[in-house]
Amino acid sequence: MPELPEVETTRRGILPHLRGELVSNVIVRNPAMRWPIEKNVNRITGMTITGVSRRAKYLLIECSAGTLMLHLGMSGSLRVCQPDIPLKKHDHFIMQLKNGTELRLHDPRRFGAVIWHEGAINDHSLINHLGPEPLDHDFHADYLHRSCRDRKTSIKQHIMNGKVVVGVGNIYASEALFRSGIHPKRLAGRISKPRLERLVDEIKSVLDEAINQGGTTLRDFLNESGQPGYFKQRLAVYDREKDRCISCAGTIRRIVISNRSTFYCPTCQK
DNA sequence: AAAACTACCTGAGTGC
DNA sequence: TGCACTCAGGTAGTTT
Repeated sequence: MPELPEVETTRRGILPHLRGELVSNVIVRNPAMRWPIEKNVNRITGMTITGVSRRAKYLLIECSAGTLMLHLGMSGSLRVCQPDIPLKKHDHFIMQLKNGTELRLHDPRRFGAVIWHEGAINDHSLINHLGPEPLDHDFHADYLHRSCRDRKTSIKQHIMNGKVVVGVGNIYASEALFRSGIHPKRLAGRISKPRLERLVDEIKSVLDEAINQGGTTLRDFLNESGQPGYFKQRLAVYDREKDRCISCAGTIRRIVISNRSTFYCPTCQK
């Protein structure tokens, strides 16, 4: 479900509820996530949360002696609420705070993850191979151009590859390519530098705008208060097969690239 | 090394 | 109503 804007929206939403609070208990209702939730997540009990950060699509709940890493997978969402709100079927993990509120991880498909890590986060094997953050200064045209060199994969797969750049998922890959006028199947190694420059700019701006709109709710993404995001109204191509292109009034097409739906305008994107 | 493919899981929607 | 089938926002791990 969530790409970078949805994870960042969640981070900003939960941060004021968690920062400075003491963890009184954790409850694992169903440990069968992408990897089994280990018993060591209990170590956060009694600790004070110092911050909530994000690396790629991982949310990092930071304490002085370790970090609780959360991933929302395809269908995960977090909710901060009072304990008397009825639990949902797929509320698999709960972190209770001494102030009486609790954080609930809801994830029907269970592709998400809950991991306790002590030590530097960049040492973790799920983090240490990742490319730059798309909104950071080290993701720039020179870098993307170099990374594309001699690559025989499609540009869409390339920008969705976390070793190249993190956080660009299936929605925003299609959107950024539309904004850049680049056909999603074009080989990464066969795109001129000026066009990649444009692509870098459009990746940054589409993610930035989506964050400002609270993310995209297609089916079930909700923020920490249970509210949807509003970027869906601004999607130019994603999930708009057979609709009119907002730029040329042609017809949006759906194709499949490595088993993922891909939307583009055949007139505007070459 | 890079590219292609598999696997994990539930639920909503469609067509018969 | 029920069954069979497709599709969905991710990504580690395996195979080619």
